[in-house]
Amino acid sequence: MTDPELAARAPLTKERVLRAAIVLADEGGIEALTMRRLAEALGAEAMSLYYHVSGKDGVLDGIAEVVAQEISEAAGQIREQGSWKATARARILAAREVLLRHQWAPGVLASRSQPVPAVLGYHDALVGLMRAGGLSYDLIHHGLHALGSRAIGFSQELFDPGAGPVQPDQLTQLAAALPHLAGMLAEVAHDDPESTLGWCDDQTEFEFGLDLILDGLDRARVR
Amino acid sequence: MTDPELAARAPLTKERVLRAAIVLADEGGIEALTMRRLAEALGAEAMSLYYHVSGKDGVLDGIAEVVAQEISEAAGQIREQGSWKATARARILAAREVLLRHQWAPGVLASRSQPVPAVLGYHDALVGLMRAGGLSYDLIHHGLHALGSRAIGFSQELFDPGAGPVQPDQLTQLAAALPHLAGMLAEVAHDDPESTLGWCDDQTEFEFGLDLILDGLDRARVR
DNA sequence: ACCTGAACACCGTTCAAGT
DNA sequence: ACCTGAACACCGTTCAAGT
Repeated sequence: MTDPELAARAPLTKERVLRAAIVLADEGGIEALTMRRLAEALGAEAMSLYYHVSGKDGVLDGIAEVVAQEISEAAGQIREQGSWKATARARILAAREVLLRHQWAPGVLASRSQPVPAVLGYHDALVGLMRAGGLSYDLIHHGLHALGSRAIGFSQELFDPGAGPVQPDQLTQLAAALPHLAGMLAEVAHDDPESTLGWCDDQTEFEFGLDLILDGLDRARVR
Repeated sequence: MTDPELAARAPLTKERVLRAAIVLADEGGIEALTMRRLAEALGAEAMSLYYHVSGKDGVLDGIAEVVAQEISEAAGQIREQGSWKATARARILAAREVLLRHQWAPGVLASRSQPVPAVLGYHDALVGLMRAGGLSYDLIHHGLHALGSRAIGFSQELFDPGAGPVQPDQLTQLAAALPHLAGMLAEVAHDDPESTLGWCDDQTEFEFGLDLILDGLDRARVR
């Protein structure tokens, strides 16, 4: 108790372990999160973690739940808008802001063998919102699947064509093998030459896809 | 040459290595694909692989390209339908059939630091199809982002509410904490009590989401 | 040209032991 | 109750060596 060596480090708790794990994943991606590095970040040995969490899967379950709670809370701050669609849109964009700070989250959530409680809670609120907006349970069910991870603000891209601005000489090379893609790129890049993000703005594209789905669901609603 | 010991195993080639890697990933998931197990499946030592591929990332790049080619070829078999939308739909569903045999593919494709050539080729054809259908390059660009991994037949789900049929007693438990989800489940499960897949049919849900996006894009087209 | 063995720096985890 | 050291079965990879 009075020994400075023992008092030097706060005792481990499950909460401290999970918070440190999230910091590691945020900063170095999910592959930076190892039991050994996590322990080191906490000033402990790897084996000490096992007293507070049930192995690495326990850590992943835990951080999934913490982030899902954060998403739920952010969405909960959104007040009712003029329509179910506007409210759902605002809630999902609020969720996305959280997710942008935890980009590893969709993969971890999808990899859990048991449903993550706070994710269910988030979707429960979404179902309630859509039901109150006049959508049938059947349509809502299809809608949740159609949204998939987009419901929490994430859309999986297969390649990043906007890794950098397209150079004219790259375009001519591209045109031979991929004429349609090159044609599209040339025009889209020309329309927005100022874009510092390259020619794709993630946020704009996310909102476009989200609106496409929400609009489609609203149109399918029986009025 | 006449020594049976030496003749016992076909020499390694990049193609054989990649084919074996795909079999491993198909059968045991992407985490079953390790350099050591891959070598073992080929009757060689782990270090021998490095002569044919540039490490594990080279294997991942390689299998990503092979599967993307398979997807491209499957889509290429589809002949023109009555509209761009019908053709795109049929091509994407053909891609999905390939993907269902290689469920690890979306994750691997998304994890590549360089674009996978055959994925670009597949998207190039899709762009051409949409352009011929009267969509502007700008709309096509948004459309590709809106589709994301759905363009090759994959939709990321955050949880699998259809892991099994919902039991009545589970529903009452659920209803307390998640009233809206429970209400939806009760109705959807009731509507289709025969479903052996639980209450969610992946294929149906995939097609619903796909049509929502394709219909939305077609509607946004200037006619 | 093609393949390998030994070795290194990592993983997650078990188990017996410390305080 | 809480933490640790040694050890085990795995990883990917480098490097020098074999044929």
